[in-house]
Amino acid sequence: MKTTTDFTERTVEYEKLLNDFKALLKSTGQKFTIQREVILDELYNSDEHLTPEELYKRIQEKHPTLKTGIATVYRTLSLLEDSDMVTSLSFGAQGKKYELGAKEHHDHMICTRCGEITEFVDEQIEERQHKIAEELGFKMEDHSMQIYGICRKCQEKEHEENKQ
Amino acid sequence: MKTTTDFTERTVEYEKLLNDFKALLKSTGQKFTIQREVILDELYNSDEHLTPEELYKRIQEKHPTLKTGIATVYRTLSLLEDSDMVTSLSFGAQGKKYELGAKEHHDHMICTRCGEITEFVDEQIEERQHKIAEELGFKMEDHSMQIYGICRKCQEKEHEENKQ
DNA sequence: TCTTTTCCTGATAACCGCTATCACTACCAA
DNA sequence: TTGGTAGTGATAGCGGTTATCAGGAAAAGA
Repeated sequence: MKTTTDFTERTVEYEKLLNDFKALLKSTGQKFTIQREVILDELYNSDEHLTPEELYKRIQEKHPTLKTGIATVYRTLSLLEDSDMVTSLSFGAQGKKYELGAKEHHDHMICTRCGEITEFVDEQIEERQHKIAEELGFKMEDHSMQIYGICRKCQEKEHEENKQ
Repeated sequence: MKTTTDFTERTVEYEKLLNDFKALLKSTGQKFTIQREVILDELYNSDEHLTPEELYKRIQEKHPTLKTGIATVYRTLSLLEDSDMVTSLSFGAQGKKYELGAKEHHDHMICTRCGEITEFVDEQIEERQHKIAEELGFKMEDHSMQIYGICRKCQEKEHEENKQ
């Protein structure tokens, strides 16, 4: 039985991404399936950072006939992460959040009040990291940097509450 | 019944730490217990980054009469972390590692092969982080940075294996 | 000191994010 | 079309962590 599902409008960027994914799968003898496409599609159309659970629920809502399992979501996320198509942010025992990593590398600024995540890149820091790794005799593979603080909105809210 | 346990030699630094802990507990109406002291003591005398499980086992060995429970270890670590006396490093689904945070702030370089953790501080990066937070309108509270790579030892080992 | 109150403890069940397993199914090359 | 391979959903299991609760220990009060 062929299952049909609706996908969001295709951009050139997305087509490229999809082709990369197909090429990756082919090169390792893996198969391109509807489930994998749906997961990539949903990641592409989400600006936020998603937990596997959130991603799973969205897919269930959008493509109810597909009955995609949570295991497949995890499997596909691992697959995509291994090939650097998505990146993850770790939140300790509270699990991970994923985002499409085809875009430019960046670090994260996380609001400790509302959880909002803002992305940024800083060339100076990137450079220093490479130098530090070299100095310590490491062959650098990756890095992750998070700055925690209170975002402007939450600062204002707090200020407001203190007045009362 | 009074339980007595051996503690390692007390340094002035440790006495200060202990007093801080006692003061913290008192200020919030919490109690100073032998278990809490043992946990702080063990953290102080461990150079490595410990998982709650490792910490638990060490305490069991050193103070077998106390029969400290794993739950108490977790509770005390959370308590200490909330008051910034220890800091944790997150390893995704593999849990967290803790270290006494009374010492100078630093970041971590982690070997993806053997798990070895090297600490470092870089003033340039510290400065940039503050500037970035400011630019994005955040009131910075904390940050965490990890560089991942292969340590010298593992690079050599890998090189060795490739020869054969 | 003894009493009372409050908080802490150990044991363990429950929880939660994630992974392994397995019978069944879809893909794809021949 | 068919045979082989890889992928799938359901779900059990796993490991780290947290909640629960009855009993016990610290601090405060008398």
